[in-house]
Amino acid sequence: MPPDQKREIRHLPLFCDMLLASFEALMQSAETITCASGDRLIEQGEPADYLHVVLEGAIELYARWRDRESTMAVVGPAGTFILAACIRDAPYLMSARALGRARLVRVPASDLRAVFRRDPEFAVCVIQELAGAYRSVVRHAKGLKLRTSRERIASYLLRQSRQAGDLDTYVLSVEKRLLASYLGMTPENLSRALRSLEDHGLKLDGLRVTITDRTELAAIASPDWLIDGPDPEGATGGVGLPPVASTN
Amino acid sequence: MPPDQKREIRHLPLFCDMLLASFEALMQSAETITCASGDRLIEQGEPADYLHVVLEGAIELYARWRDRESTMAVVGPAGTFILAACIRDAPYLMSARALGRARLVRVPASDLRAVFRRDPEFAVCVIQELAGAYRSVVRHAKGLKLRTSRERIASYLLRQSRQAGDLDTYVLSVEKRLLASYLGMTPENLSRALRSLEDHGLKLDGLRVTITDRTELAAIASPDWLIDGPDPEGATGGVGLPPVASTN
DNA sequence: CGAACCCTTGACAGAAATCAACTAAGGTGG
DNA sequence: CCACCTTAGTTGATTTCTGTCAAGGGTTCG
Repeated sequence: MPPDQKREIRHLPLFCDMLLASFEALMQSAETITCASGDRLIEQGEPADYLHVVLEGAIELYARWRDRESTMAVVGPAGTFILAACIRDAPYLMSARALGRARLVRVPASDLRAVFRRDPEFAVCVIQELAGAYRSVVRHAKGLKLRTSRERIASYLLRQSRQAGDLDTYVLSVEKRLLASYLGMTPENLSRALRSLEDHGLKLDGLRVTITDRTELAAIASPDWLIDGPDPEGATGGVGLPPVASTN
Repeated sequence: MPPDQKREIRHLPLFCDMLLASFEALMQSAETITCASGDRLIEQGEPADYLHVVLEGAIELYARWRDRESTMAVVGPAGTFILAACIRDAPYLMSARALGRARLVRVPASDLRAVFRRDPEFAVCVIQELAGAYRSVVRHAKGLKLRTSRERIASYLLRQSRQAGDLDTYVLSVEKRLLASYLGMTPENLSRALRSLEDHGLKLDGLRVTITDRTELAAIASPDWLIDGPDPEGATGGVGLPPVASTN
């Protein structure tokens, strides 16, 4: 692996505190891969062979059952996925596919397990990462169980606005089809729900979102620290990727 | 703390591998508490002061938003809760209350954080616990997003049957009201859904469940390893407590 | 240029929440 | 021991919400 790439990985939160020797050991067997849009990286049910770390691009984590599919999260740069499966040496609970061109590192699960047993600093980083991921999913589950779909969308839009730096106008970072799946509804339903919000402080033009009345939207969404998150605690979080500010 | 109680705790999966010195340090400031049915132990939004470990009884973890409430999990003996919040030093995402008489240990979060930094064996146990808890919530979320409420109940009933040792007849370990909330529906809806399953391999008498046609029920539920779990990976799991076999 | 694919809209069917009433069981206090 | 109260559970009627099916417009990509 080229040294500049190693340096890039070394700076990620998961790897920056560990001993240099441990890091080198991990990188020994790690490999960088690039993939095109739609490429499947892992499939649910497979044994956990590799920990994946995203360097560039976005990866969708989704689950399937019978003939239904649902996206569980989108992981962006510096994010990791299926850490838990690797640690437990258990089958993946989710599948993963690239949403566009992406670049990532794969670290063999067995090495991972060996290293965090020997390097306490790394163990602490793993703990932090897992704790963050856990809280992310709990938040997601809370949103699903406590809010209606309209409330979920409204919250999502406000959350994205905040992540964009409290801008009133920004561009969604994912297609609506995926957003619908993430929020637990059909695309048709999302479409209608968005439309219904246009009388309540929202304006839409394709993927460009404009919040015209924050108060009214917030009245519907009731943004909540304990669901929407203060800030993404784990990089393996919601349908993230800081949204793009609208240049128009 | 009495020595026999310490021994009991020492045998729990989270604490059994750590150094004796670390264990003693933790127990130094730990306290055992007992509580009665309905007692609130923690409230969502509060700062994470203590890690809780259940010794006896059952604790309900639930979330609130606006005026709605939903059960997220039930933790039984040997289970822990809000580990992640303690580690992140972040506010609790869920509240907890006792479902009956319960006995548990509280370990100050600051001690916890200090100890797993010094004791690698303990760190590994924490990692295992967190990874299991993460996978539990992911399973829960998958069930919510991919299955209809009828399918969720059917799966739940089969799951409980398996946990009871593949018995055809057993008794639900929680009241239906709570079960409904856990499965993401109203009590009325649960009642109706259960009734509708009585034509499809199920017989009910109060809390006593009898599976009369496993095949037919399974056709509805499509039990799935990746949702229903091979076995409870973390004690902090679904609405657990191995169900009681029906003695009648 | 055509073939996918995303998004939207409408009409409909199905699922679930809500409102209300009623039963049954358990606990309390007289 | 019984009357009373509370609460879980059920059932019915109704409304609201959501998924499904189908069609059409727009865009991208080969």
